[in-house]
Amino acid sequence: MMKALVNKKTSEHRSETEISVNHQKLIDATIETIAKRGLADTTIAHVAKRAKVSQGYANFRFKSKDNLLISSLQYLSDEYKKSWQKIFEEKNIDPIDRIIRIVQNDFSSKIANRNKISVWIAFYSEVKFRPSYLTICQRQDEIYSQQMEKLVSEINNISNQKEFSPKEVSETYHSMVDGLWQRILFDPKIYTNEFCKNLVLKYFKSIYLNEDRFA
Amino acid sequence: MMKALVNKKTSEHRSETEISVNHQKLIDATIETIAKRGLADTTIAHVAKRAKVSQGYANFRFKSKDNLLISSLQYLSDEYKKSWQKIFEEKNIDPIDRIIRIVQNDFSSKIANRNKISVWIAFYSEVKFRPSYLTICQRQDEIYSQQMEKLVSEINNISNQKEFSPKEVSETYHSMVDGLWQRILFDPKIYTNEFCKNLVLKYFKSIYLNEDRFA
DNA sequence: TTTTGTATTGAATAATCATTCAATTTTTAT
DNA sequence: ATAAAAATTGAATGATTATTCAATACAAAA
Repeated sequence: MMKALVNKKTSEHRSETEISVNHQKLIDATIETIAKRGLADTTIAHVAKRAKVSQGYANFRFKSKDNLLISSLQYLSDEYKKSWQKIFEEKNIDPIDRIIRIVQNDFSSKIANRNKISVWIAFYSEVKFRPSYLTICQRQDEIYSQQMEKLVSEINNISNQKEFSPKEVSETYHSMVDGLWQRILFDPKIYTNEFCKNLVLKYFKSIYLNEDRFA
Repeated sequence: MMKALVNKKTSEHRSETEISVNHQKLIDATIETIAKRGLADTTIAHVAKRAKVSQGYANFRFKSKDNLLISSLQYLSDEYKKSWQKIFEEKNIDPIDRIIRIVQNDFSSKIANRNKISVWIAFYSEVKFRPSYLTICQRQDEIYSQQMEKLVSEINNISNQKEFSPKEVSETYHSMVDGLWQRILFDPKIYTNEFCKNLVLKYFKSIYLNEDRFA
């Protein structure tokens, strides 16, 4: 039985690109399988079949099932981090527009879609993976929160808003996002990304009453 | 080998109370086991051992493992519903005090503790149990939301607040609660029940600026 | 006490699944 | 073209675990 590499190159050394083909196929297949079947029913056999490689290979390639699973969480975490980091760094953009972009990003279809939310939730909810989840995500969460507080602080100054501290606003925002991501998973008819984004913007509106861009 | 019933009665027919002893012991053991080991590593053997009955009995008593698991979710759901229903029915209490009681209830140690939050999250996050979760919880969620909107509507009238609709406030509150329950699980040092309650009250403060009780 | 029915046990069964690895195919180097 | 190295397969293994059920313990009735 044969299995040809996609995008194979014929005249050089096997490159990282090539190695990454199966690697990424397996990561993608893992995310899809977790979303479709749940973590409990995600077997190496299912993932391998979806990725169109053999079961033995999937295990060999990632050393173990757990390592494959955690690698797919790491992938999502990296992807997410890149997306918000870019926005926080846009120093030439007005802070209010920047925070609106953060919200848009958190509810963009690339980030807040059912497959990916399934994976986040699967990992943080399973006791076995919670240590890995915290290792991978906690530090980034801290940085995100820190940047968020800085941004809120700037907006507070501009808007002369003193009642609500940057920490409070950031914590409230973050917990809303987590809650709404859940809801996108359960009831996507009602909780569309647009609906969630607008609800969060409305929260900011309640803090910054005279700022029209949040309305 | 023998196993005596606790609270056994000697001079009547076996009563519901007696039957319930093992029933409830198994439910409690299930909740503790899910919280401690996670849904994936919750075996009948673990639960039975913790409940101090035999493995065979646990299975026999609840027909199947899945039925035992779902019964423990049902138990939590009923308990939660009773607690908030009571508060919504306290019509003689001022609406603002009533909503404060709802918040207090949602972050009381009886409701929002790590064991019980673990179980909620375990069920809604596992694809296999999501249908059961929705069957058990969706209808109650709707009632809760409906009552919440009614309450917010009253408060809006009292406070002459028009900017934020009852639905928006209710949705925002609900998503914050879900998000904060998660955080209680991850980082209980920072996210104490008190901290979460105050954060939510501060949100209400942002809506009802001239209402001191939310501060 | 003896009988009868019910509760409970625990060991056996059968199914599932991660992991291993010898065999095969594919790629690279000569 | 051929050999050597690397990638990939898939079947076998061993561990885990839900479920079953015959055997036992217990309670109630006679």
